[in-house]
Amino acid sequence: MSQLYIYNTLSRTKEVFAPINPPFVGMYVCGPTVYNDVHLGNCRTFVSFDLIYRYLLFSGYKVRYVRNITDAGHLEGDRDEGDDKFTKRARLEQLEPMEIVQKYTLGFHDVMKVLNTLPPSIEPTATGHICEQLEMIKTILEAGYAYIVNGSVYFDVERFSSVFDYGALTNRKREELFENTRELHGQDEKRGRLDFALWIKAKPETLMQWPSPWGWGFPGWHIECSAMSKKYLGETFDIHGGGMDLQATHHTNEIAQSKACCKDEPVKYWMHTNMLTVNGTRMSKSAGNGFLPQELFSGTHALLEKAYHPMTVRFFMLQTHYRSTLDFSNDALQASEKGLQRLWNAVNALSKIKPGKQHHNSIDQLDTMCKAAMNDDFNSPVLIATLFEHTALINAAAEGKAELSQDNLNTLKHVYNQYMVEVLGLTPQALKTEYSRALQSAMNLLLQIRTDAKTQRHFELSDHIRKNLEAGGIRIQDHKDGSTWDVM
RNA sequence: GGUCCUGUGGCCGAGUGGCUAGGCUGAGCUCUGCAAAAGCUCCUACAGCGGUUCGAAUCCGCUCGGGACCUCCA
Repeated sequence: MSQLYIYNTLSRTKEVFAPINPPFVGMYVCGPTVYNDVHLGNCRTFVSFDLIYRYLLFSGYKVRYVRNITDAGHLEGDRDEGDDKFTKRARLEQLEPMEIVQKYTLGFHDVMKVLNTLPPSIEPTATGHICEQLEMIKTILEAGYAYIVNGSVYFDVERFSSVFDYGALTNRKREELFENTRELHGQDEKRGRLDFALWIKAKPETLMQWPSPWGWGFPGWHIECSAMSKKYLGETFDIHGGGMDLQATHHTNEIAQSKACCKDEPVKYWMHTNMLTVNGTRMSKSAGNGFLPQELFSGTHALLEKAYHPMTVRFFMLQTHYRSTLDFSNDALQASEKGLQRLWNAVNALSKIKPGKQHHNSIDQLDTMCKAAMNDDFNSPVLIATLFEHTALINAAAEGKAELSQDNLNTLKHVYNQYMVEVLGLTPQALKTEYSRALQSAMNLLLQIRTDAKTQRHFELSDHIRKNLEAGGIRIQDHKDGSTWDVM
């Protein structure tokens, strides 16, 4: 594919990507609610959109990537009453709500950084955009798609769906939607079963609240994304993304709010990333099967046999297409770790190969093939497979068992570097090449002693050195022209 | 109950109506003092049952299994 195709949830097909105002692209991704630690499932979504962001940049687009931080509101349960998540957590940890926000925002940023995701262009917070949300709610009220009850404002889904298609994103018919929702509780302030809160009246003890035309309160969960995407990307923009779990409720309601406010379809391409599962079941905090990234990097989780490098985790995620579920297991991580190592070995070997006479025409197509993979709805698994397909040849050439022309070598170096580093965002594990001078001189001495022992066929000594170093995490490998070492 | 997705070799995972993805694991060989690494070779699958087709794992139907959403969740 020479053009970029994106699977659009709205149409349920792959569509040619045509930005509204090229070369500019506006992309909004729903970020985390920072009331506790992000788990690996959350991370997967952001790694997926990082891949998408990187490839759009790589393709020459000028992308404004907006990813919000939800730091206010967000009630637990479906009743639009009770405490918000931040107030609850603040009570639990005996902190200010904004301390909770700060703590988990920093934690989120740390994890994003070690996973080598690029920071978004703008990372707006809900609390920083109360005014914009209030303005939007006012507009929706004026348009007649919302109503006020006791200081709270609710969106009138029934009224909205008499004019617009409310269930478009999930392909649901109006009747189905209204039939298949649960009963309203007797004392509920909402008129309709599907109605949702735009603004919620605060109780006196609510810790985070703001003044509004309807009294003190806080925003409903969905309105922040509508308000902030409109502010930074406009009333209509190119891409809106998030996890699939947000599709039915959050994104459906976002579309409703934006249309009620601005009439037009707010987003051209809706993109949804699939879930991370453990033993086939979705990872979620409530199910108690959530992994913290730190548990992976340190290897302290019960399901893991060892620690895994963040780049291994990233590679593991990218080996599955973003719209497929990804099942998490120790074996799968192990396979990714070895595979990634194999790719890096090939990349490193490239710099050592001397150009030969034989030219492989297949390598001329490598860049085209990599592009084709990514143009097909960001198919990173196929991209990775394409990269793997040449590792055997590269390794053979490095051992003098095959030849690669100068052109071949140039192409391979260029393509591997571009796609491994720029597109996939895999950083070479620098740890393995930068050692202290002290360690280097000690190792040089040891290797010299060992080489001498080998020359004199004192294999007990040479094997003793290798075996004991290995037990300490240093691996020695013998080659035709000497020995090398690295830290495992 | 409704909406929808999915079922690929020991494991993880792409994909197309006809030409064995790829990775990991396992076995054999080459190289090697031995290891390791690397190369080569082998193990060749598409849940089941029907149908459409010259031909289907790929399209359609049914059956069985798994999952998501419909309620806070990336």
